[in-house]
This record gives sequence, structure tokens and C-alpha cells, in this order.
Amino acid sequence: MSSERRTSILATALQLFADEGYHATTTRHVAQAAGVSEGLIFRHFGSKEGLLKAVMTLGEERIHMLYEHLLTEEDARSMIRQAIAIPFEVPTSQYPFWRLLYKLKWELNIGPDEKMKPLEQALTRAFERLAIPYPEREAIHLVRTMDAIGGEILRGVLTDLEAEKEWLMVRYGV
Amino acid sequence: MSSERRTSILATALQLFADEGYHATTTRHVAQAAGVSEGLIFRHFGSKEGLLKAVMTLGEERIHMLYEHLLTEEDARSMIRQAIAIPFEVPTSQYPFWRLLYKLKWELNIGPDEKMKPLEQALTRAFERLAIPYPEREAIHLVRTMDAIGGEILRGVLTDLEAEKEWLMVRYGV
DNA sequence: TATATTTGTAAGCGATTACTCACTCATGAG
DNA sequence: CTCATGAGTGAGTAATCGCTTACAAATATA
Repeated sequence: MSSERRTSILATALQLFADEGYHATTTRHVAQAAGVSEGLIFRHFGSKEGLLKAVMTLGEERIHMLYEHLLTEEDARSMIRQAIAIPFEVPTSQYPFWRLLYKLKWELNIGPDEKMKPLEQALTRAFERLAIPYPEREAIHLVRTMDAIGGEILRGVLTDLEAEKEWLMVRYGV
Repeated sequence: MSSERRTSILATALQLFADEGYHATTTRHVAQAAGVSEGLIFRHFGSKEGLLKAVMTLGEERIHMLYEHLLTEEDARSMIRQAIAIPFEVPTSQYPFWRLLYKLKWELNIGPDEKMKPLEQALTRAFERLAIPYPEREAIHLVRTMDAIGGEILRGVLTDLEAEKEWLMVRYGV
């Protein structure tokens, strides 16, 4: 089912799609960079779009993994702390996948969006417990903020990560 | 210098670049949609990249126009109110340009970024006057928030615009 | 009017695109 | 051993890419 070369193609495609974008990346380039024949890509994945879908499927669990550890947190303040910390704790090795995700949001108009619902609901309950008005708006806004910060980190426009994180913690009073 | 067909090409290119993305849009498609020959595009703009630059130059003043009216505002609270209102008051007719801008940020890694500096500085002074700690971080964060909300509006994931705006006003105490 | 310049087009250029096809090779079951 | 099967290749395919060129029409200048 899954061979070594198949894995190599997937890893290479992720890297190139994330760096150059989906349309700007050619199947020839993927094949060369992975050290396989171009035909093999189509034998395994059928089409360029099939390759993209395989890449996405492989990385999709990472979205939920981002925040699953915080869903069971009982202390409201601690949960918010962990939510704020999310974009700052993504390992550099996973940056290509996330850059691809951000790119696709604008290049192909597809976004996770719903995949964030469990996080939003958990945060809503946390803000409720803290007696904050409009807790669900507050939760959506926090997710939005972390999404924006994640984007800035990936684009390299946000330096001073630790200071930014600490400031957010203080600002949220957690 | 500027003919009617030239303008038509620019408007069509903006629309297509914003809808399909830069790489996914062909010069052939632009020509057909604008009702001109493909060669005319290269006569006027030299290359596909030249066409993109012309489109961007034409719309670039809109970036500064977004917030120039608020730079002279003396009352701090009023200035913050106006800053929050920015993304909600962009006319629908300008959506294509802004969608293009957001797309290019990820497709070609080019962003306005510095063009927001005057706004950041003005907001920093506003937060200073309100005795808010770390006023420049607060200013950067507000710009970031408005950027994120603008993106959501353009992607159509943010409904209930008026309620969201009002909530932000209350949250910022302005 | 005569001429120079700009505006516009149709056809087609070489290069490149995603994708296909006929084929070989390795491996393991019977 | 036989031979069926999935992995892998390299040379192709038609179509399309950004772009050029030769030339006509329109417009401006004298």
C-alpha cells in the first residue's frame, strides 16, 4: 500500500506546495525533488489534485491535535492560557503544513473553520465560568486572534514571540 | 496614454486575479473577458507581472485612504472607534481589490505591512493618552484584529457584521 | 493632405503543463 | 520453476502557457 517512494512524494509535495503554492508547483518539480519519475505520482495519486488531497489528509489530524489537550482542562484561566500558547508552540518542523493550510485558505478558498468548533465551544464555557459578557463572541475572537498570530509567525513578520505571548497572557488576565 | 480598452483590461484583471488568483489566471482569459486581443495586454503592460503591478498601483492609494481620515482625530476614544469601524465600512465594490491583496499576501509573499505604520503610530498615541499599558503592542494588536476581521468578511465567514462591530466597540470601551 | 505615431489584431512561436502509455523490474505465492 | 501483480520508468501526448511578430486601422501632427 504505502511504499517508501510514495512517502517521499508526499513529503516533497507538502514542502513545495507550502513554499511555492499549489498552482505554481509543477508535478515535474515534485518528481525531480523527490527523485522519482513523474509517472509515479499519477500511478499513486491519480492527479495533481489527488496528490494535494493526500497531502492534506495526512496532515489533517494535526489540526485537532493542536488543541485536544486543552479540551479536558477544568480550570478556565488555565484553558485560556493554553489557547493563547497554541500558535507559539507549534514545532518548526510542522511549519510547511501550516503554511500550506493558510495558502489554501486564499488560493482555493478552502479552510478548516469548522474544525475549530470544539475549541470555540470549550473556550465559550471557560469565558462563561469567568462571567465574561458575550462569552461565545469572546471565544470566537480569541480563536481568530490566535489564527492571525499564527499567520504572522508563518510569514515571519512576528519576531519577539515570547514577549508577545506574555503580553497576551497579561492582557487576558490569565 | 490611457485608453478605454486599457482601463477595461485593468478592471477585468483585478476581478480575475482576485477570484482565481494570480497564477491561476491566464492572460488569454483576461483578454477574452475584457473583449480585447491578448496581444494588447502585452503592448500596454509588457508582461503578466507588469499587468499585476499596474493593477496594484491603481488600487494602492486605497490602503492609505482606509484610515487617513482618522490620523487627525484628536479624541483618543473616537480614533479607536474609527479604527474598529474600518473593515466594516469598506464598500462592496472594493472587495475584489482587497481580496486580491489578501491573496497576494500568501501567494506571492508580498504584503502592505509597512503601509499600516502610520495607523499603528496614531493608535499607539491614542492608547498612550488612555494610559493603557504597552500602548504600541495594543496598537499593533488592534491593527492585526482589524486585518483578521477584514479577511473573514472577504471570505464570507463573518455574518452579523453590525453586531460584531458593536461588540468590539463595547469591548474596547469606546 | 501627407506623414508619423499610437492602438489594435490574428496568427503563431517555443516552452511547459498535467497526464498517459507501453514497458521493465522485483517479489512472492502456487 | 511459473507467472500474476504492484512498483517504477521514460518517452511521449494534446493542450495550454506567456509572449512575439508582422501588419492594419485609427489618430495625431505637420
